[in-house]
Amino acid sequence: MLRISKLTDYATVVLAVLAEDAAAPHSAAQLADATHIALPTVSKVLKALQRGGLVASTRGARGGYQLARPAANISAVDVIDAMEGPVGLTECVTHPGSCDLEATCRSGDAWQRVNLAIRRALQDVTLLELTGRTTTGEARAVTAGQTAAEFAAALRAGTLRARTIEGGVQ
Amino acid sequence: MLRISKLTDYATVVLAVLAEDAAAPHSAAQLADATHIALPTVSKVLKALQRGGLVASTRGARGGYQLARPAANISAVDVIDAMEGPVGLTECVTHPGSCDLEATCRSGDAWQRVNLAIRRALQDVTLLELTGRTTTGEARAVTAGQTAAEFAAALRAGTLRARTIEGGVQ
DNA sequence: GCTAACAGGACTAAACTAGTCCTGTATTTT
DNA sequence: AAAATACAGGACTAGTTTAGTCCTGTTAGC
Repeated sequence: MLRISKLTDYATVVLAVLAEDAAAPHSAAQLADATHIALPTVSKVLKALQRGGLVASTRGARGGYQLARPAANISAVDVIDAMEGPVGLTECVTHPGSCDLEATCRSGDAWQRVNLAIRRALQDVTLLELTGRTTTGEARAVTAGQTAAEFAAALRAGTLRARTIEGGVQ
Repeated sequence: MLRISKLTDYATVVLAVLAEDAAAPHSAAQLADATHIALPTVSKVLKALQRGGLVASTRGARGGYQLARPAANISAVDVIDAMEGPVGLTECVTHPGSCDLEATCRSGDAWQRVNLAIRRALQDVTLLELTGRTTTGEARAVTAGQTAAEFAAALRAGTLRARTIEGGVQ
């Protein structure tokens, strides 16, 4: 289900490196080296992040890229929006009128609500958490009875460990 | 950002019709007629839903499709999983080892957590809500300060209206 | 003025999506 | 038994998207 593009994934890896040493600018070549992603690709990612306002660039010799603001103020939504554009879950979210079914379709509203729910969830995950440096909490099993609200709180607190996902939630 | 496929969207429209009259089986042709989606496409969608266990089929004359269980017990995740497979947000969620960066990449964990957060959010939206029949609540503006937890509660209660999304959450 | 480094866009190959169609099988009706 | 209805499964095509590369221009430092 629901996939983010590979480039978006790369973006978080690159941003993680930038977050680690936020003081100095890093050239695309340096970042390519640090992340083991091909230079042209890193370059493409950085340009998108720059346009999205997540990194600041300085040209010329000794130039490079830096985070535009503290890692704690950059959320997963920001990264996805910068890399993939503010596209919605369905066509009708972003381009009303483009779907022939709008008259008969009664589920459009709902997808928009789901869309918002997802954005909210993504907004609560900061780059700081994406880099893994705040996940020091105890591993905690996800029980079937846990509500979304509890989960969101746990996610924010960093008490969930990834491996509990495997095999699916259902 | 994050898109569901058109077919998944169709699936909810088709399921909505099935939910409306859960007693009798509906043929693919009937459903195509009711939804204004082309027959071969409806057919494809229904086959996927059948494999996913969301609808039950009966062959032969007077056969057709019915919901396999009450609409309240079918969530958005179920629909997405049935239509698009249990693919994760990133490659490494579903196919560990397929990514060259796993050694250096420290954000994999986090995407998996985000993935889980999204699954949770989607799990709390039932087909009943997707059909729009439970969204009778008062429209309510989404303020910037609203937490994910509050949002999830509001979503469940159906007090959020879709149009509040437009222009983005940020 | 030479070199380092970003900016912007063009381009290609591969993968995925949407949509259609065909052949087969099960069930009911006549 | 035959005919009609309806699902099952898979093959196939066209179009779009994604990933990745490359080239040309511009800006800043030494």
